[in-house]
Amino acid sequence: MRNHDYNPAEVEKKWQKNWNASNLYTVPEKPNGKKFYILDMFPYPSGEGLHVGHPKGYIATDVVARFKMLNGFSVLHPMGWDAFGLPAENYAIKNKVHPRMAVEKNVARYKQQLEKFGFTYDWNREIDTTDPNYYKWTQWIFLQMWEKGLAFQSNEPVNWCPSCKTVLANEDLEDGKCERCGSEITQRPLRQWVLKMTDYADRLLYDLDSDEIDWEEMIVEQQRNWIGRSEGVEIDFAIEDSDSLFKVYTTRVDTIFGCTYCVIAPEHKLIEELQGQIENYSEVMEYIALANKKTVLQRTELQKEKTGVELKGIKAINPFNNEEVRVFVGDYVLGSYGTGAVMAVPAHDERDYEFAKKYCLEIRKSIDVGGRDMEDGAITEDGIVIDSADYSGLTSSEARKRMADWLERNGKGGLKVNYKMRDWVFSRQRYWGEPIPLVHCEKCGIVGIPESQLPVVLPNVKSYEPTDTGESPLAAITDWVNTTCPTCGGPAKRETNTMPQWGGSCWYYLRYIDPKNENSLIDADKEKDWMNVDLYVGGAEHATRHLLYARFWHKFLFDIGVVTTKEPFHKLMHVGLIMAEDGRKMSKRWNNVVNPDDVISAYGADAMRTYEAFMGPFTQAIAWSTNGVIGVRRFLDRVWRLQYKIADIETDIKLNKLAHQTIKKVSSDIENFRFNTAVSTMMILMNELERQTTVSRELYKNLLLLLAPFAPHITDELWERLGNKESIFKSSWPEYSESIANQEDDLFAIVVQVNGKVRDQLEITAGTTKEDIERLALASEKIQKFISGQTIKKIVYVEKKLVSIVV
RNA sequence: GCCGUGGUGGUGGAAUUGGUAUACACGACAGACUUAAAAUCUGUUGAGGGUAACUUCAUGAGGGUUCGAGUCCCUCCCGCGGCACCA
Repeated sequence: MRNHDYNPAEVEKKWQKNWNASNLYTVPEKPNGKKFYILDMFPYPSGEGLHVGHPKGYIATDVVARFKMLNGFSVLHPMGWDAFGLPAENYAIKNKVHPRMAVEKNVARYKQQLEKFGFTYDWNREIDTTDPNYYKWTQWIFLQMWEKGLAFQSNEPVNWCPSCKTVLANEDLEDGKCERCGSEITQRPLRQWVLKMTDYADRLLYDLDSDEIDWEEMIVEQQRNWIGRSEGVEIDFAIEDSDSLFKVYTTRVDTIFGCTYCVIAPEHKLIEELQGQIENYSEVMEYIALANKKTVLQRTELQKEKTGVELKGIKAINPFNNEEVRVFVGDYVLGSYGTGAVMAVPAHDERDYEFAKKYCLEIRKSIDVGGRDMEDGAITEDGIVIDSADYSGLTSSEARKRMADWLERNGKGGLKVNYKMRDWVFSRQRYWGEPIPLVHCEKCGIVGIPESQLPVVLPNVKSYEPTDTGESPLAAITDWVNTTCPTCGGPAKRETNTMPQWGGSCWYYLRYIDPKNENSLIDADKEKDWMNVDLYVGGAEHATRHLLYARFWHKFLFDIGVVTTKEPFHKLMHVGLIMAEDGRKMSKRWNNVVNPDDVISAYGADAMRTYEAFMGPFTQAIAWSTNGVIGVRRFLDRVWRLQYKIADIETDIKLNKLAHQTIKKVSSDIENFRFNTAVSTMMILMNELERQTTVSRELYKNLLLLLAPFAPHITDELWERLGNKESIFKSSWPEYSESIANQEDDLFAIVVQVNGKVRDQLEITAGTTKEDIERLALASEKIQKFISGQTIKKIVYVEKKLVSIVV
């Protein structure tokens, strides 16, 4: 037992009740004055419940939200649930219940846990992506994309997870494995719905630099890498004795006089086209069959030896020198990037070099980098072009320009931009997702469901089990599948694929602004009032998934006039992970998970909130420390006890100065996400106040206000004990005076250095001249010890800081 | 390999424009209170040397610029994250 009367459980319960009763968090429809939209990445409510790492970001946004409230902003700080997806579905399969049951149970548990923290969420705006009233609009957006030709069907080979039994997007792969279950992914041709995200590649890239975006460099860089823009040229290579040709893509056209062969991907359509001309067709087909059997991992990840088979009887013509070159099929060339074919320049490309060595192909140098030769491998840097007809003697970059010009003038190719990012494979063969709102009509073809008939509600099925057929479990519900065409009224079949996990989260931030609108996705005026999101906080793992997808959808919504901002999220901060006390990730597997419920019942929500703010830089991964929570709890205990020292006295001048400095520092630290130093600054003020026998009411008030965003319950309680009738959050953030914060002290310390080393410290009275200070410094006994008998070369004086003597 | 980011006590971490390195907190040690413990409070705590005044050395390593470098420049080493057979 502690020997004082601070009981967090009691205080926290009381104030949570009070705040709810007084609708403290109810956000006005229209902002009163300045608005601030602050958003957390909404959670997927899993069966595990929260561990102490999850709320770290929510605590940060709550600190900022309360800070902004106190500064007079209308703050929108909502919360909801991203509840479609595999875990709920797998739970349903295992327990033979509807996934809805799992979602409801988990949402209730999450909500109960979150409520203990006293977050400022306006629960009137809660949303759930699996609610038909919500996914109606997810389907609506899909239909708009489909109408604009941005959603299309494809039969190309796609990533297939044999364990989840569904297709995956490139973004869902991790090292060639399923991000969810770790199974190796295979390529399988299947009918799919694909969103043409590549149409937006340039805007997704360039707008990262626009004023609307103020993100951490790390996340911006990840998106740039993922989009992977590259500038090069496409070149037509004609086939000898044939009308066929194939295009190659290269960023190093300056090396083309060193091209000694070409390689095409196993998927390349040329092979079928030239079937009659390829002398070793069966050998080639064998090679392709072998390549197709490889998983994504085997084909891309391993630094394996390069293999290939020559297309015998086929010669390609290099348009620059009309030379015949041999053509190979090799699986080191990717069918899905560029043109699926490359010109090989073994002298200046490492992969081509390796391949040429293996198959004894000619290696011809066409770039000189100053004498160095290719004994150890290819020369891949830029240099001076040699043995390249008229281009010889040019620099690489100049040659690239002129060669591209030549290609364009002669109709043999030209400049071309390529992206690593692919279109988004948007359909899944699973049950628990938004149905794609289309029907296949025998007469009319593919028909969109009219807006008036949305949502297409997910039907109940007997079994949620996925199938191996590439069809979703919905395909088995014939009652549902067989429908009538909205256009002609004739028989039609519903699309049975569902949307991926990431669909609903692409636009949820808009719905919070107008959650109950039945007539449109969002009211235009409200959108203008509240968008865009001023601050967005969540995990860095979403850099190339959710954050990319949401930007893509937002830009589309901008194009069709639903939103007025080009970007959805202005400032973005990523939360650093909280590791377990043993330094590993928190996981059931290691049995090192700390449950926030336990921490809160032992030390209080305020202590936990303040600790997570204090533990270190926000974006950094840091290990949990229960002792750290105890330390912060001691701090709160002392703030509590300080109430008994309050007296109606004049505020001491020195303390007042410290208080103003603290206000200034805490304000700027909150704005800049430096919560750790904000807390330590308050601790310093607290330590100072504790040394006093009495503390002025004004100082205490200010301390409570500064602490309120971090520890809202205890501060509101103490605020009330000061005699205030209204919540501390109805009050306003203390202002600081620059002149008080920077007030000159009567005495200040000056450091005296000799040759850069600190040798003495002088107490100087305000107003002393530079000359006098220098004289005092030289006169000091300690200094004399170091300078006597030596010549003084120079004296540097830094105002109010130091005197540096050079001997 | 390319890109980004970081390296400071026993631990988490502080440090405006280059200006007293190690704030704040944890842990540890000693003391007060207590029958005792917990809680609380007080003091000490970068490392080495010295009874002490004091002094030397320390911000991943090595150089450089400067009166003065955790901070700026060069060359390395290591950790973390992203991309990667992307032509």
